[in-house]
Amino acid sequence: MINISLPDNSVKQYPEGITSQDIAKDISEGLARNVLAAKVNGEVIDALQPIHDDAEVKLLTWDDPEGRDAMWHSSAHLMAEAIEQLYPGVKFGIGPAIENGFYYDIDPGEHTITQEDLPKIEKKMKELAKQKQEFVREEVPKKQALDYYKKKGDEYKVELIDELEDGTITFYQSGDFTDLCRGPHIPHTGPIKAVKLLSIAGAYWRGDENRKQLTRIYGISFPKKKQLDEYLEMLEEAQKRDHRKIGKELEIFTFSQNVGSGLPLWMPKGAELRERLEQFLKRLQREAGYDQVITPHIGNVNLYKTSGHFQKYGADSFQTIKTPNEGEEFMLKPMNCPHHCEIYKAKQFSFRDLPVRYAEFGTVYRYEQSGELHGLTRVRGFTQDDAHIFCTPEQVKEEFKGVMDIILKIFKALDFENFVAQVSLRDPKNKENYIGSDENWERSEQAILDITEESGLDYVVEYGEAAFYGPKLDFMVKDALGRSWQLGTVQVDYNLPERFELEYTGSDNEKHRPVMIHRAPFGSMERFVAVLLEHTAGKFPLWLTPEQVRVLPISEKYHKFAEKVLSLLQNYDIRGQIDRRNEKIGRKIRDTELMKIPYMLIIGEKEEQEDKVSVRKQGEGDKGSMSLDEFAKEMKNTIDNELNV
RNA sequence: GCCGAUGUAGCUCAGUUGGUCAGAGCAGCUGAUUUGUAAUCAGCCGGCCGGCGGUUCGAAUCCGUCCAUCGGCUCCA
Repeated sequence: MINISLPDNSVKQYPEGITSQDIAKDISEGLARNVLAAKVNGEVIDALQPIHDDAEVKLLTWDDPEGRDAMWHSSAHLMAEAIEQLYPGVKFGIGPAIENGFYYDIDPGEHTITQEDLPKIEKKMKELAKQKQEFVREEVPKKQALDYYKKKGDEYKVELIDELEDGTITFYQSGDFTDLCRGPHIPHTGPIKAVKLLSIAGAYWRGDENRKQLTRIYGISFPKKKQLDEYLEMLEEAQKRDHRKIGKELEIFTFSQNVGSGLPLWMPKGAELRERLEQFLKRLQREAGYDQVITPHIGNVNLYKTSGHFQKYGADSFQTIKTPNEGEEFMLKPMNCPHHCEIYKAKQFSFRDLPVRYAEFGTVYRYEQSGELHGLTRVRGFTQDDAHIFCTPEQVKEEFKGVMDIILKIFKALDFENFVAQVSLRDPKNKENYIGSDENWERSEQAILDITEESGLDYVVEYGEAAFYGPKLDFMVKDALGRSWQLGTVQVDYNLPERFELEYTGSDNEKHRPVMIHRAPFGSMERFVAVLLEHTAGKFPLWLTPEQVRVLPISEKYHKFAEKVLSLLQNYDIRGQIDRRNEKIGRKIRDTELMKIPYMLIIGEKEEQEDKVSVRKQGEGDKGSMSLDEFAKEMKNTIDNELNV
């Protein structure tokens, strides 16, 4: 007998070799039906795998992320099985579970698989799922595994196995399909009740663009049809919120092929919105002791050679431009930091002057590959809410905290309630991709880790995600639909100060090197506005929205009164317009609702006589009538509250 | 950049196998209506069917190429 301890701290005795599935059965039939995998001593294994020693066991169901992973991973196998049956001879790459669902990379060989084939594959999957095919785990020697795939002619699997150590190779078999796989898998295909293949796309074998491009099919599956329906509904909602769609509808921005792809044009309402965001941040920065600076859009190529940007990115960026007579070379500014370093160098600093904080809404230009451009989130010209803090090593912590304060205030004012911090460190295996000494890197990485830990924020650590000159702390926010976006970023940098030979005089009367902190709370104005559009579905907070109120006269007769109403609102700094069109009130309301303008003031004979306004709130309907003064004060209050962060 | 898909009026989309196929709705303009909480009616304007080449008696429709957009991959200071 062995002792099995469960998450509720109970310990039960079972015969040696019992499976998690049987433990579940012992607890309840219902649980046994729902168990997808198990975590045994911290390791996720099949529910059908025997347990030989005393262990801590957690049964995993759909409610556990690891349970869902097992389900989706098994779904990928199921899809492969279906594909193999429908298209004999296809070869398989890898088929993992991902954040939302699964995919499988396949080499279709002589077949072509297109979007139209997906329903067919789906149907086959459902058929196979109903057979409740058991996922049978088998450990095989490396040679046998290689022979199997060599015989089958699947060079991708052969390559994968070649890199594995002998003795660790496991195969899983379900129905007629056998796959090299680490597992874990769900007990059988039965729980895959609802499945949807979502898209098909090309993907390089092993992510290497020099290697063959395989066909990747994405899908998702659920144990209940209803969950799939809900998920598909959520996808539809996400599509409705696509910033490219509502950004166009609300006249926030546009693109023109005549200007160039990836170069956004901000329309008046978008510019108004952006201006508000900038003013808001400028206020916070003023309060935090920042100084505003301004730098040009191009800079001598030598500047970026000094910073290292040219060596690192020059080959892939926009070509340099030259002066006609002297032949001097300039680059479109890809980063603001070198310019800010030069501003720092223009003056002498004592330790008493530090920290120095230079802020600029700096527009930068980067050549992004054509296939990578995407709405406002990935563009070739964008404005960073950039700032560089030059401080003493002792001040780093305090300054870093100040930056985090600003970021958190912004998230609060804009209703981003869910976010996690991501500490991005360099890839320890590829140190040559980064500039600067090991010592500097270790110092800055440790600083970021310490500060993040002390802040008490939730955070994850990612290796290989650092900037080439220093580690980063990025803020990933979750929007209203639960999708993650990377927004604000803070970076500690010991390297650029060295490259630019920045100095300050210490209390010892010696020259010292300052530390630089790069930070951008919004990230870029373009990207931030895109995320904001999707997060709010265009219903911006009152303080931010370009048009806060629209006055809707019942007919022309009340235009005079409407003007009086509007000018009173303007005295309160409330932004609005009058709908003077010769339309019925229903029409004016509809159009105003669709433009997501938060308040409508309907005025007609009654309102004019009583000197009141009828208030209608976007998305909520008629709120009854009140005096204009009362309305304006209430609005002002709401706005002040929103901004009081 | 790579793979695949798409590209018809300002917007959303119809246009079967190449032959009155250049259309609709919305928007816009003009006029009528002077309106009470999500679309008043009528008339009109508007397109070199993404660009360029080709096949054909004839191309929005077939082929090639370039550009752009979309879905991914790779990349992201």
